[in-house]
Amino acid sequence: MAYRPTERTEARRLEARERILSAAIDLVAQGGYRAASVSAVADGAGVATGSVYRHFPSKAGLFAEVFRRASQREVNAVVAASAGEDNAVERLATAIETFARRALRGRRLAWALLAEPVDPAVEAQRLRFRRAYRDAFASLLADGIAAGVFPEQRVEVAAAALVGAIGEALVGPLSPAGDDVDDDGVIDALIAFCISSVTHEETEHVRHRLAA
Amino acid sequence: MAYRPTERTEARRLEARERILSAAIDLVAQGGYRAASVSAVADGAGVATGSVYRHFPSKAGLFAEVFRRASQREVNAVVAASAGEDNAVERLATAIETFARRALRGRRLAWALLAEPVDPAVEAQRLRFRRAYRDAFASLLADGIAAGVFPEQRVEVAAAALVGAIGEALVGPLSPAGDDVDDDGVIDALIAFCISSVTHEETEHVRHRLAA
DNA sequence: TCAAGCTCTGAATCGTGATTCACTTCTTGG
DNA sequence: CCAAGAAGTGAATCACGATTCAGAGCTTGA
Repeated sequence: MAYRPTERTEARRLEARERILSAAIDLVAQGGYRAASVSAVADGAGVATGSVYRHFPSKAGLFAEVFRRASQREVNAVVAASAGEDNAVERLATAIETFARRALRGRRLAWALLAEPVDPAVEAQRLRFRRAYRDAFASLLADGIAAGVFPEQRVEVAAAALVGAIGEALVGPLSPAGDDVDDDGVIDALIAFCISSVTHEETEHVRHRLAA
Repeated sequence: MAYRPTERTEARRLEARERILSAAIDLVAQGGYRAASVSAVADGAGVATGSVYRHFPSKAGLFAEVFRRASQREVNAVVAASAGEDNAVERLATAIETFARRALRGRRLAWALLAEPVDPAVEAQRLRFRRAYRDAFASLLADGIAAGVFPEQRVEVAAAALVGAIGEALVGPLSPAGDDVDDDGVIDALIAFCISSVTHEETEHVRHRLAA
């Protein structure tokens, strides 16, 4: 035997892998998932089409990783921003604002992560993304309830609803070319909406309705 | 010349068209968009594959119509249910409940309408669907604000957020095989969440935040 | 430097499902 | 009943992009 993989070749391998991932993210951020064909990714990374398959088992596998990373980054940013010592309302507001501001910068990427049609395998990754957000919000809510700032409620449902509310409110301004929408105004309204949704004590009407 | 289309043949044409649409809806309601290939639709309608193209310009054209109809039906049901003379809160609650109950029956169809990956041309139809819901909610909110039941707020944003909140809260229980989730409980929590979100006056925290 | 064995290449292949079209079957007015 | 056309058929074609693979080019330890 004569050839044996070594540290240097391994480093080169990883570097190529990173270049491929990076090219894929760029393409998604720029033109969405549809624009990111395997050969376009290969071109962007400066490798041959076939080489992509030396690093990833399939296109779906590649983009699952792409989505995993991009999602992780988003969720981490939100969690980090809202981790301060402030009270629960403030933390929730910060989480929403961070979510929304990051999405409105990088709209195309946000749209890909939140709503663009993708392969089932990649879709699975998206569900994990939404779940990660849901868990983050659920945790904030639970803290707030424990602290007596929020009333008792179905934390799982409320968290899911928050994710949906934020996502949908953003995808509107997100999918068209953004017209000249007032980003700050949308964000403020969204924060007000979300804080209210989890803050309010039962009203007469709701109580009546739930009893029925 | 000898042959000339007549009333009878026209009727037959329309009937075939309806059978194709109906088969397509059934397939979507049963297995989602992915299960609805053109030949499966043709089989279901009892015609040849090629005949589908005698009635629709393309698969996308067919399914745009399918989605248009299905969406229309859903939105109509919600609008009709919430059209009563009750006050705005009750009307909103009814709208949400109708939306949710119909989605939870026919989960597969609801998922297709709300979230399943589809052709861009069909996706456009979906956006119209969401917009129709948004408009319906926006109208309810505007009425409520005029009546002094809801505080002033950005109706467009709130309406979008409501649609997103409901959709996301449902797609959770919707996409897995529904386990043994407590539908009524989810619906109640959802109603409470939504009513609160649009009912609440600005809190100290929100006011402070918006001023900043 | 060399043989062994790895990696890279990108054109050819493959799979999938929409779409077409030459042909058959039906309808109609005369 | 007939010829002119229209509608219906479904096997063949096409489009498209993911995936493969035979050969070229590198790396390595001896």
